[in-house]
Amino acid sequence: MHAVTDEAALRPGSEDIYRPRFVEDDEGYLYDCGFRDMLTGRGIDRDQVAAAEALRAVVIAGKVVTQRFEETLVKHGLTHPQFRTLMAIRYGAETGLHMHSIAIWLGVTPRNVTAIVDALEALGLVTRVPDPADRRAFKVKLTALGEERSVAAMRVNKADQRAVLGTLTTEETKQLRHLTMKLIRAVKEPEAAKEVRQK
Amino acid sequence: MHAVTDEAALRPGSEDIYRPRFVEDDEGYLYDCGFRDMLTGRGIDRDQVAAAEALRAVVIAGKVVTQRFEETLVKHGLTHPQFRTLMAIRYGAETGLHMHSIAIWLGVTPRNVTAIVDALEALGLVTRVPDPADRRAFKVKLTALGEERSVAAMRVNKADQRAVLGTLTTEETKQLRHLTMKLIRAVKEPEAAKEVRQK
DNA sequence: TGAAGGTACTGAAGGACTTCACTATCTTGC
DNA sequence: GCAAGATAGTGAAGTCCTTCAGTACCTTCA
Repeated sequence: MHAVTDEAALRPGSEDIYRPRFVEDDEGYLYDCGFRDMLTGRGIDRDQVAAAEALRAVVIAGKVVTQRFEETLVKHGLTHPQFRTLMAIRYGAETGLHMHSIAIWLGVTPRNVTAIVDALEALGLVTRVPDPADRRAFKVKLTALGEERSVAAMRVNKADQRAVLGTLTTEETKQLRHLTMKLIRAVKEPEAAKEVRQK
Repeated sequence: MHAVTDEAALRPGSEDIYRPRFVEDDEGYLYDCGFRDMLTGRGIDRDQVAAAEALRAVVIAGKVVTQRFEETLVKHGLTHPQFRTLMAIRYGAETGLHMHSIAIWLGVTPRNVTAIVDALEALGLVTRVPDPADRRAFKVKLTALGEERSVAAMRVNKADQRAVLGTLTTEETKQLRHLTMKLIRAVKEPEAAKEVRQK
């Protein structure tokens, strides 16, 4: 057991920089009091404050959730992208997954997958197997060790997910998925999103 | 006008790697069909699939929104962190802001703010003014050029925010803020979040 | 007043990710 | 059957961010 986290908590620069003040508005919805204070009384219209608050919350949520997962995974000798790659291979295909497919699952560039798989291969968790059907490509497969580690990591990650989403009801979780997917669609498919808006 | 984005759109590796298939479930809530397909029929319980979907959507939403903003800002010669720093200074204090305060606003480490401010100073958009009240510290202030640029960038960013949130109603925007803030609180203040859960 | 500990900032090193440029291979259409 | 163009993967270089370590300065309290 390494006491990295305990030490880190004491060290300047490592402390948790973002410390929002969670307050409920008159409808019972949470907001970050510090941020709202900064923005109010400066001639910014109400809608824009609402927009800025929501988008800021989404971006920060994505970040802190990722960091939260990373913390646990580090104890299992994995980074978050490494873990996600193992999951991609586990769930993507029994026969191994092409680098490009991993990139799509992770939502990163193929070049980045090269680096992640390099690291996983160095750890002995995956192997690159030449694809007989396409001599440019590899199938990336889990080794026995990789299988074992990914199962263990998945178990703790499952607990983390529960911890993070524990305060949300089943309905709220679905709402959250829906609203963030709407945001993603607005960015990825502006036209489709507009049509929906007009109905 | 540089045609960076047009060229990039044609180049392999630069294409949009994550291309979700947006589908509505029977309640009218959006989900990513490709991801759900990967996970179903593999002995994963329904709750965990729901959790994984929601968290994945949050993380991706944070990422794509950031990228979307970045794209526009690049045309104005600013990165997203640079822009956010300018905003922090504009809204944080008329008299200039300490590096540490900027770090808190941005939610990054003080060390990182040093680098961002270095870049902004090199661009001539801000200046470090020694703080007479604390000789360790600087007040970072906008220059006239920085003022001008930040106003212009703010205008386009406002339009971007509207574009991204355009498909959400006012109520949905508040819901989104609320749910993501709940997530942030669950990570940042696990105890407080648990209490709420028990009421 | 002066030692102990905390705070503001920065250098060095490193991780994750990106774009650009390149090789090797596959696919298509004439 | 073969040239033109697409696709799979990687090297090089650069960005943003991190942690760790170090300097200068402030604050506190005996």
